[in-house]
Amino acid sequence: MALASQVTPRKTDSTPLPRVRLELLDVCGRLAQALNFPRSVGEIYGLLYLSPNPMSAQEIGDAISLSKGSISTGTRQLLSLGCIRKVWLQEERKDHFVAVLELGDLVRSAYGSIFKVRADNAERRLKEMVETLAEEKNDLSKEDHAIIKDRLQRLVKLQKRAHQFLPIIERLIK
Amino acid sequence: MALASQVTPRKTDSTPLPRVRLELLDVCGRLAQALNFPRSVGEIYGLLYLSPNPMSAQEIGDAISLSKGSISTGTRQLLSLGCIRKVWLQEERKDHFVAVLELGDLVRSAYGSIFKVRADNAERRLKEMVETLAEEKNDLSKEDHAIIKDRLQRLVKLQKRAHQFLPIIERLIK
DNA sequence: TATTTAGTTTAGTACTATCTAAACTAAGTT
DNA sequence: AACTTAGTTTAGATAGTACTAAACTAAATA
Repeated sequence: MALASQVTPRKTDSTPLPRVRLELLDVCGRLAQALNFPRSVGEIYGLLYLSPNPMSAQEIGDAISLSKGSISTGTRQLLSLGCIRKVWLQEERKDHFVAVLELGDLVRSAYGSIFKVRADNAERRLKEMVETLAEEKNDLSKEDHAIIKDRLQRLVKLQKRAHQFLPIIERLIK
Repeated sequence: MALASQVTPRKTDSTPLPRVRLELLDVCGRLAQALNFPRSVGEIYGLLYLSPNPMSAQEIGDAISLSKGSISTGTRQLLSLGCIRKVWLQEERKDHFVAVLELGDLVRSAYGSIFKVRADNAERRLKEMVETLAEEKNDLSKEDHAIIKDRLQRLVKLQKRAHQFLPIIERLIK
């Protein structure tokens, strides 16, 4: 074992977290749940976001009592989402993690990769339905056909409306 | 049993659903899941949305093979959300349901009751964190305090930014 | 080369959510 | 009053998710 690590006795940092950090951790945990992510993933991010120093998996586990395995998968998810980064510390073997602070960027990319995809998908499926209805015209009574057509038309209108938002939203978040 | 119901032999309507309807049903099911509702709730709505006639629980169950119980709870949820309405048909004992077609209204009320509440909540919690940090100032090293303060400040900025959206969004969806 | 350490993957557990079936309630019919 | 029917509520089955512990892989140190 290197002497240095004894001289600067590696902060195991068993000092409990300050309350501010616990609060953010909690908020992020809840947010994650609302977005259908594991709560623990949000907690890791919240922990890192207010951490003055990069944290190792070990330290994360100590702070929010999570198993090695969960931290491994949780950090992987956050990395792939671009929410955290790995940093290599001088003379350290362990990976260390820091939060990406530019949340605006994250929101932007989330918009592009999630929201927009959803919107496009919905549009495509609605188009398909209109086509399907046309194909099935003969199988339906005239009245039923008219009713269904009318209701699909309502959806198309709604869709168009929503579509007008997109550029506005895009401009707002840029 | 009333003669009338034999003369107009109550369409048990075991005719399978047209494909358009199956497609919408599927889309709504997925949408529901994305919004953290049971898939079946979305399906019921999707079924009713393209139904030419009000449907009884029985008919709903036949169409998407769901138990009485699930239909009972599912319709209750949809009613409380304002997504469907009950209609009483002439000389019928059973409840019948129709979809509320004005989805715009639904979006609007969802905005008010969910989105806005969330935003307000987030704002409150962030304020609390800022206060907590102030209280804990002495427990933290000068550097750590500065770092945390800075990062909370970033969140406050982001929040302010988001806050500017609200009135714009409100205007858009009205 | 043997040992320690960091991190990943897997197997299994615990918990939660949604569904069904059946018991129950209430109201209308005979 | 007894029976049927519609709908609600409950108890239990099932499936999916998120976690832990432990087996495993790979790399650094002795």
